[in-house]
Amino acid sequence: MKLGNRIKELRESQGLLQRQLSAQLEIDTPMFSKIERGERRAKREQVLKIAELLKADEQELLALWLADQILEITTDEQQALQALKMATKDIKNKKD
Amino acid sequence: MKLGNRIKELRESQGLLQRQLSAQLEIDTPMFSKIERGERRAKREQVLKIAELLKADEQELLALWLADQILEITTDEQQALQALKMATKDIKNKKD
DNA sequence: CTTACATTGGACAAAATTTGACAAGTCAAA
DNA sequence: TTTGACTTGTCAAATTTTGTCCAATGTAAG
Repeated sequence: MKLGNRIKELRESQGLLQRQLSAQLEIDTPMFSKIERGERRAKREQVLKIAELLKADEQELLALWLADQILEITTDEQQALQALKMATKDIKNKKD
Repeated sequence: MKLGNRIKELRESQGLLQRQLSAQLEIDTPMFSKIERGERRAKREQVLKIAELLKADEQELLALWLADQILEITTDEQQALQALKMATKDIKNKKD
């Protein structure tokens, strides 16, 4: 998962342990491990906290988090691309 | 909502009542009304059934359904566009 | 080896969200 | 003013998600 990978990257580059971050997030280490590997999805609130703890760009992490969610709900490739195209257009037009 | 609007359009063009479709879907009319207005989200299974009942293109409805979901999880415009771009790229590359 | 600690896996419970039913409401046509 | 289509709000059931716990695995040092 995109977000998990990025978190791990940031965490390791700063020599931090899962234990340390999970404590700050008030979840246990297995849970954090799962988030990092994309087995579980972080809550938005947790993404913000993680960005803070890792001194990372909040916007970047949130975007990765969203991308993961989008990829989660899509199964069929063509269909997904069509949906993404529509969604993109809609967001740009800011109207339904 | 994109899917709801399309459903309503198709339903009305065929002179069908919510009552008739909801019966086939085994939900009550209020529920169907909510789906049509986007107040509630249809299940994938229901989308397929609706496509069948309305003789509509299954792929089209599923794509609209996905687009709605994507729009649901996005709040910030810029962030969303970035996420959509990443997701699109990923799907095209078929890899994480 | 064996100890110590970081990480992962799996089963289960708690919490949160979603789905639906029901009762009551609006609205329009007859 | 009754009837039928649709909508609104509230509540409970069902499903999903989030988290904990315990056990397993991995890894590096002594």
